Amino acid sequence: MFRILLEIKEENIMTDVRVRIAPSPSGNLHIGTARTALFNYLFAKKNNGKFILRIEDTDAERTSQEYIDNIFDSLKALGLNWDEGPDVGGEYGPYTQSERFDIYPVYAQKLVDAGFAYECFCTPEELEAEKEIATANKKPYVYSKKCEHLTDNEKAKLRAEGRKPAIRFNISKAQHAFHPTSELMFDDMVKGELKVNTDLIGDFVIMKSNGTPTYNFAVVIDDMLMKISHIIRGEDHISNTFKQILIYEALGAEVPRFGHLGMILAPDRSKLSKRHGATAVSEFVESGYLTEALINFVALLGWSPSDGVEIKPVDEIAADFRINEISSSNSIFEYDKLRWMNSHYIKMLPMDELKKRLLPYLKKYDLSQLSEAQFNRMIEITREPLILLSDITDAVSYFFGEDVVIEPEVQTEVLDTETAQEVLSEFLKQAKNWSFDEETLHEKLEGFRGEFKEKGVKPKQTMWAIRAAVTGRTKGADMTAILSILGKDKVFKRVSKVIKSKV
RNA sequence: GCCCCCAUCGUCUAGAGGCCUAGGACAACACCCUUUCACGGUGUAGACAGCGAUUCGAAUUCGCUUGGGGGUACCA
Repeated sequence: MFRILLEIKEENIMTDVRVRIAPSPSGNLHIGTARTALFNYLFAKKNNGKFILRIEDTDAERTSQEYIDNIFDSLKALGLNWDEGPDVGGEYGPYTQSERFDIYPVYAQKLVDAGFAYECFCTPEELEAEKEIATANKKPYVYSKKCEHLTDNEKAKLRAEGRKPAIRFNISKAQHAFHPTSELMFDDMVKGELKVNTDLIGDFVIMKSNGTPTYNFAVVIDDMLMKISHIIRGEDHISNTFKQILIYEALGAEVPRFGHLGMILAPDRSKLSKRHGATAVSEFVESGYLTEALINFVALLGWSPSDGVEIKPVDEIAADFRINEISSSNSIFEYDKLRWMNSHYIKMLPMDELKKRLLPYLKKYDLSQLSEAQFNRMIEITREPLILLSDITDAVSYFFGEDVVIEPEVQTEVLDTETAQEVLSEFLKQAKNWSFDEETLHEKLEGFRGEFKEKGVKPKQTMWAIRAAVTGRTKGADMTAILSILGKDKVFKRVSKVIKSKV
């Protein structure tokens, strides 16, 4: 009953849904950002809303075009297409913060005029001193509001000294204007009611002394102007949310709904970083992960399908998606399950598509050595154990070149044995007259194994000897197919080479 | 230090007071299939962090403790 009421309530709010992903281009698109983007995308799809991309490049020092391109490409590769953004435009552009720098001071001034913000001339040293006192007294650091009531004369004097003011938001002013007590609360879509005592939030800077906006101010202005209705982001933003709500209110704007996702952690419960492996979407792709697998896997971090079927495409996930059912705790990024999922997606790829995607990992080989039929067959018999697309490189190495690299253990444990030597000599003798098509080979080898079995050699060992001589390994794809693809010449050459002449 | 969030097998999760002897997936292990590896199939093992409270009844509600994460910037 309660549940039904909740859903109805939710439906009502779902008019004109506009969500956004706002990455800052200080690195390649992180897998965590990709997940946040996905959840926004799913929410938009589920509610017939718009998904917007905004680039937050306020910090010019850390921004680069390369990263911007990477973000675009990664998002596209994942299929997270945006309805409005820097490249496609839209009604509420521009969608790059650095192109919006003239907007922010206007709103900052509005806040100053309304008494919700004030100029602050404090130097970094003064601020630092305040902080030290606070920590020494084990008190939370809250800005002293020293500059709140500066007179025009005092300000003029400070300006004359060459000081440039920052603009601070007046927390208590806003709090008291819109709320009865200093407790500020909002209803988070994934975590429920979240609250804070605003007395503990200092008056924070909204415009830096160099005239650029701080993050907390720029997001609010942009989200407000872009009519963002729901903000879904990582829980590292929870404390920002309170500040942002107050800005919305001071501006007389409608406060959007917020939803905060748990973070993605590395297996050691620390932040996921390069030392744990790939972290950027593009890195995963380069190392052989399929974007379909990546997106599916990441969807399962915090969300679970109602029918229990974990592997499904994004549009099906979108249809089943409910933001209030997302887990509110952090989740650990377990590469094992991603790998399993990736192998599953590789298995599901149609042959043509698979060949296309495998090509980049076959560059080191001279593919002209093989006919198209041989190439297809090679892929067919080697695709099964692939976990990453890149695994193909090693999986097919013995199909190329005259000789083959024999692993040391294979040499000593298999090829050097008397049995193997016998098998191989006999193989050369008999196979001389065989036709090397798969059907014949299959039949002949069966008989061949049979003969040795009578002599007490297990079929396994018989095949091992041949496999070791031809591929240099003890494991691998179907032997008849391998022999057939390589052809009699190469096979004989390789086998002869490992037979120890016992003249 | 202070503030906030979180807590079910190793991991991702199902679980909305009796449907729970806690279900599924990955990983692990065993067996089957098999010319190897793998795939596939069948099984096994494995969790409600602890303590109190509420209740006839708690994984589920409340409190404390512990553990983990986040925030505490003129970074985003």
